[in-house]
Amino acid sequence: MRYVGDHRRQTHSRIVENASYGLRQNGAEGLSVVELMKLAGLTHGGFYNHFESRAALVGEAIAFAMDQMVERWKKLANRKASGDRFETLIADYLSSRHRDNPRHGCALPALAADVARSSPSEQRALASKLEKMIDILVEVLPADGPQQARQIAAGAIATMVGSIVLSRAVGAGKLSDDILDAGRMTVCGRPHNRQRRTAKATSCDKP
Amino acid sequence: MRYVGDHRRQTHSRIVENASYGLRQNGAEGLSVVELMKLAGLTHGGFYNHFESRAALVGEAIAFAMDQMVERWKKLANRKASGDRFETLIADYLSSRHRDNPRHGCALPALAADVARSSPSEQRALASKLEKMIDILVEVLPADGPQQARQIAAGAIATMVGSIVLSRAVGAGKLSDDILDAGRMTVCGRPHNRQRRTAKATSCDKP
DNA sequence: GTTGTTATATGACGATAATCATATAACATG
DNA sequence: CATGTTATATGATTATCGTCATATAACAAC
Repeated sequence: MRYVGDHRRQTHSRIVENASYGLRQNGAEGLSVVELMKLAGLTHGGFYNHFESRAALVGEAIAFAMDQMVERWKKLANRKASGDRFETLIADYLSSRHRDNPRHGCALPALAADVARSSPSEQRALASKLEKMIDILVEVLPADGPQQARQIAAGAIATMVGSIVLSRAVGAGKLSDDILDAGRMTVCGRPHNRQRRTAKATSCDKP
Repeated sequence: MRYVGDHRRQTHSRIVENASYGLRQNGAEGLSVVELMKLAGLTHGGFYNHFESRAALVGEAIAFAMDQMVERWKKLANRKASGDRFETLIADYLSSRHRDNPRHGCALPALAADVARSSPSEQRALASKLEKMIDILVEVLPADGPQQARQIAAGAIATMVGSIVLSRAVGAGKLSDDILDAGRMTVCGRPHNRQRRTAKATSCDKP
């Protein structure tokens, strides 16, 4: 080899990383190949030496973002006492800082809707990353049975993703802030879900 | 007038309605003007007699979808006894039927991420429709103070939106079903959020 | 049927998209 | 420094986009 071994790999990574930020901000279809390469300080020419297609880059960029989120959660959790970890992760996710910075935020509020319309292989890739996020949340969750913990964790992520999506979609203002508060309360507040419904069981009250 | 008065209006509505279904399925940028008009059985020619721009149609299509959801909730609630209404709306929203039919489903899981990147006026329009959804949920919510009820309702919608987005994004399979279950449990189940955390207060435990 | 008006269709414009072929420039080795 | 290889750039191709100008067709009134 003439070029030092990881030169190509480094460039590849740089494209992926910058694309990951750009796509989280503009959506999966929001940047052209020319723009995507410009983010890495390159022109569009060598693109197909690095990726088989534009879709392949999008996939790598999403995976990168998900890995970044997992790493962030691990670090955040390790800095806190065991009892505070869950609330710390939730507060970090449901912050105005996260809402206002999609570039460096979680891929799910920004790109999951696009993945829902993407290929099955892309969806499987996202699923495996999401499982990792669930695993981390299960670990920091105060007890419960392992079966319930998984459900709680998945529900918490759904609430957080929906809260960020909506708080961004309604634009800056009181409603946006209220949605973040409501998400926090839903995930780890107690005021509701405490009172019991008196009505007969529905599919909501399943085991 | 030569043409009977509402001919134009009817066509306009037909375009909006079909576009609303198509865009919920393919995303806000997922259909061209040509395709959008074809959905209404027309060619692209007369488009700019009906709409100022493509974005204007997208806005109307989203508003149509949100109104449709509000109407659906109203009808669904009126068919049920007072105590069952909340669970009925949640079960309807967090169903595999809804997950598998974005065309006729809520606009929020399908298009909110796009609106988050859209114009402030588009975001304000969505916000006012979302307030209506919150209002309905508040009405069918078993008591609590009005302040808390609003927060519970907003949190419930966030959870539901996130659950549908994620359950679609991971593709068909166990995880997708689990996410719907987790969303239902988060919104109206009791098993978690019942046990109290022992750790010191965090931003999650705010008043 | 003719006329005046409105609704829709045909076709074109310039811009931009993804992709690919080929040329240039950067590099480690001899 | 020369050489062979790899990385990146230039430029072209084909397609499709939103938009608009203009032509045709549908209609109600005369």
